Amino acid sequence: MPVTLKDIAREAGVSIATVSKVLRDEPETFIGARTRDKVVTVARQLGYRQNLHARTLRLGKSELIGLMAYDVTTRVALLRLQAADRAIRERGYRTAVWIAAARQDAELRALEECQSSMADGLLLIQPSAELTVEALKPLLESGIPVVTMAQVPGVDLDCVTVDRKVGGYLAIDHLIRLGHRRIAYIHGDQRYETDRSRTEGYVQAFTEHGLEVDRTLFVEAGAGYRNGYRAAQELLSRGGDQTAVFCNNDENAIGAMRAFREAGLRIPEDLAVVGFDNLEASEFAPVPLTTISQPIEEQSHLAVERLFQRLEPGFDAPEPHFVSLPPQLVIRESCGGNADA
Amino acid sequence: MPVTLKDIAREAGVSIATVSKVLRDEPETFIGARTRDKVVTVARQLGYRQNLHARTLRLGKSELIGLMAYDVTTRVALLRLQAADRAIRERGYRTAVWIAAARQDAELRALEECQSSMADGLLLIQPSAELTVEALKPLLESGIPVVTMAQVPGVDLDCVTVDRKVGGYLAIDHLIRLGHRRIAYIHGDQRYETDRSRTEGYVQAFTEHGLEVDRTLFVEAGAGYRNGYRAAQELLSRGGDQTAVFCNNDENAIGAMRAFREAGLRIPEDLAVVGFDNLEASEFAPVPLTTISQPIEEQSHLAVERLFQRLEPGFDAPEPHFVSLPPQLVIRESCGGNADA
DNA sequence: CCTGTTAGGGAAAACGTTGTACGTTGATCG
DNA sequence: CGATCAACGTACAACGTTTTCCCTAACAGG
Repeated sequence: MPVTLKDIAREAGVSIATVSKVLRDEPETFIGARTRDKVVTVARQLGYRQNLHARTLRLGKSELIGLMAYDVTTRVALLRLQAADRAIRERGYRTAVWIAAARQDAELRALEECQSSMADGLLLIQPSAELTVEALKPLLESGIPVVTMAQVPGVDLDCVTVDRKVGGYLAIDHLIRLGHRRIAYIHGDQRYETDRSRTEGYVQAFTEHGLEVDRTLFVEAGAGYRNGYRAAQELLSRGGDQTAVFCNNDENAIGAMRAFREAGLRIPEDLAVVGFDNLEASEFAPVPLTTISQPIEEQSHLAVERLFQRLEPGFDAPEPHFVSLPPQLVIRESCGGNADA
Repeated sequence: MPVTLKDIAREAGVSIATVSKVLRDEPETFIGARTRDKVVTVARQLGYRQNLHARTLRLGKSELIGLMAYDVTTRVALLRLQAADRAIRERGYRTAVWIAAARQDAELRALEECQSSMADGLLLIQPSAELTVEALKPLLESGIPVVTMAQVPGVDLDCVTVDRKVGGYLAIDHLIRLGHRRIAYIHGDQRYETDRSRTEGYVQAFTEHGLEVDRTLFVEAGAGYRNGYRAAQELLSRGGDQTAVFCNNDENAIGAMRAFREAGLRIPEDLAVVGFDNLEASEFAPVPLTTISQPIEEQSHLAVERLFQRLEPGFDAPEPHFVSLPPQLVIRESCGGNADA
């Protein structure tokens, strides 16, 4: 049903080879202006569209980059995905997006599909905790370049990430300087390096200030507003004496804010709150949120850049490289006055 | 480099055809248990992955559904995308996602790629205003089924949408019953049917109540919090006497809230606010937002279902069908007491 | 007139699958 | 003992490209 080179060739009275050459305008090949025109017009007339499968099969490369994210309802994951997608398309490649959250085994399936579709490279936007060495092994052995935006335990990949430890440190240091000593912490799934790092930053800040960490002020929360809300409720029910809360991300923080305010606490007077990510939403939170800003665009760009370096024919760097970008503290109103004031 | 049927055949000492048959376990074919085992083990050993391009080329169908959205930073678009992706994968098909926002001409490119990659169907999650008849023509002529989740002007497609007119009506009717007469309106780009419908609902409610619409209370805003904020500022600077605002979506509403509160207005005492979409964020807004809830899951499911009906070999329904799902009013706190109280 | 060159174009072989149309065996049966 | 028939495999032709290698004019130089 679809129009092929053969159809054009027949209609234009030339060979398939000629059509192919014209349509790709193959360099160093001489095709008469008359035939060239003829072919082009016929192709347009018939509504020809190149068949990518045939092309890929013949060429042995797809000019396709796989993009995988575990949960795109997490806003930062989506923003990274979008930035990466754009950067890749700007380089003339296409993208294949896998949203793993769709099903449990979706991530493994995605890896298989990645190979099956002959993707030239893979960008792990946000690997899940289930993504292990064994799962990645076949892919890596097949020699396709993989760059990740969050470390995968036990696998030594090219990695362009954000230094969440610094992020956690900045947040807690800010709170301590403001005089807080009892700082609750709504943290994420500690199986993830990205979540553990924040915790490390928390601890480091306390240690540096000669303070002791009290883990009874720690609560775990899943993604999203509601989970932050629940975690805050849990914190309240424990009756802890926290004067501040550091949240794993802005959505958690905004959710938590509601719980605290429902309990009659004023922010920042009775309780200081710090988020993480600097989403647009954080600026429009009930109380504008002091938070940690991640360089999402830069991270995505660097990751894509690295991937394309690996794609370069001559490129040969056996040892994966590791980049960790620094986040920044963004001060708004949820912690009260400026620390240095 | 990748492992092919040929490699397995050589290693297992059988023909390519046999390998293919075993691996697909082709029905009505007798292959000895011994050879079968041999083939399977060798395939596993070598880490064979089916080449989808070769398969698609041979079969003439890709078992791939295209998913296109103009701007996935709009949360509802993302949620639809995700729901559709899941539904499609549950049916054993794969998806190809195009995030058009990446570039200006991205949507047209996506349509071309859709044909080039032999997608068996296309789901327009959120077509942009630039998507015209001419752009869609080649695709439609090629005979691939297209289902849209928002009407495309001038094109008669299968469409599963949400009745935003009813949504707008519900919102405004609610406000009028609460006694509001001067209702400002932060609306979206009226080139879109989805945005115009809300306006129609607004007008209908006013008309039914025998009231007159004052369009000086209308302001346009783009997507996101910040644009809502700006629109509200504009409204304030006009010095209008509105006692309520209906917003095109929840993000706009939350952004607007901030502007109003900064201006010293209390919500809902001085100003009632209604949003649209019922995002998780709306529940955690500075003042929990009264809003219109869209049946996103249901819509996505129905759209996918329709698409697969079209894919059915025997199916023949020349006239596209049109489904419009009703949204619902969700009452929270941003408008004060219950209307019927 | 012969030779060499060059522009213009074509034939055909891959790429990795799938499916049809054929072989080959043995064993069974009339 | 020849025919029949499962049971088990194989050969080969597609699918739509790209690309290498070749052919044919035409024409210039000698």
